[in-house]
Amino acid sequence: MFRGVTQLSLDAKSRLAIPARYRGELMSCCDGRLIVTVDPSKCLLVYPQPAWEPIEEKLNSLSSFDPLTRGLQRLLVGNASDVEMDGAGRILIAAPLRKFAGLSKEVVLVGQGSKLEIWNEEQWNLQVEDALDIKGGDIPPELAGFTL
Amino acid sequence: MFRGVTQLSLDAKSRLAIPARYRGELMSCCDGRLIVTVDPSKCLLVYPQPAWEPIEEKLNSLSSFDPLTRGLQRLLVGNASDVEMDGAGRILIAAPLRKFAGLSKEVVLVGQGSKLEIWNEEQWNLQVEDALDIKGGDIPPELAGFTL
DNA sequence: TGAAAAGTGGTGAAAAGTGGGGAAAATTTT
DNA sequence: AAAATTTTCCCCACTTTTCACCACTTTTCA
Repeated sequence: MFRGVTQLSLDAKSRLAIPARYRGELMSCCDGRLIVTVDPSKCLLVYPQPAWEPIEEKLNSLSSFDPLTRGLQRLLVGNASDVEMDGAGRILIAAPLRKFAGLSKEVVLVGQGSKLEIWNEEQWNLQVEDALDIKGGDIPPELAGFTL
Repeated sequence: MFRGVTQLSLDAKSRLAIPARYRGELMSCCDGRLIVTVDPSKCLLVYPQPAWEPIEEKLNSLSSFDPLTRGLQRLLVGNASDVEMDGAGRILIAAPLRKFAGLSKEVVLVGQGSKLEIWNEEQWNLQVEDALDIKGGDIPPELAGFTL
């Protein structure tokens, strides 16, 4: 399970060094083969390949006639890119993905359980601020009895 | 169960010495492995690892499409950091967490049952004042029949 | 008052981050 | 079609940071 934020930088060749604490798990679960795709929140998602497959299958099994669903299929499957870690534990971020998430040099890598997220630094800070802004009336039912 | 307020200080390397009275329990329940994450109230939460796991699982099982839920997942899981007590019973507070909670040298550690909270000293004092400021109309139904 | 435990700070080795160079492949031009 | 130029990608080496361990000071309790 991946957790925690890491501040890192894309180098001149658009390579991203995966933090060392994740490498062992990524090598053992899928030999360093990852899928990078986009998220509607304008960040990138990084899945170990085995974790991605069922998601893609699920997406493809949904109705092609609902516009929202169709949009999601195009967004997620359409932008998915296969990458592999190099000897130094880095992955290459393709230009279209970099552009989509507005990534410049400084980026933030966020562990989210079975996947990782890559954020433009300012976007991530905004995201955190928004999450802190919880108003009483907005709490969804599934969170009602939730205790930290 | 953790109780009580302790005033302590982060050293130059951002290490926090866990009070000796908690160490025994922390070593026996999880061999000193803890999870530190953020709380929406701008303090940090410290869980023994076994106590954290079900919370993370619950969070990850919720819908990825509700924005508030997604924000909480990102906030809590995204900021969670695995730490281990060193030989002297200290844990390292990662820079992003320190920044989030506005921790400088002097901090307050608060026992809260199964978890601990780490506060910036002034924030904690404000929190205490706020808690004293109870107005009759604000009492939620679940507290209605509550007796100290 | 002494001994033991807790608090505090420092140091060095190992690992992680970062950048560059060179070979192979692909593409384009003559 | 061949050759040359460009681009991609793999590997190596250097620099920086991290963290585990050690030592000293202070406090507490018998």
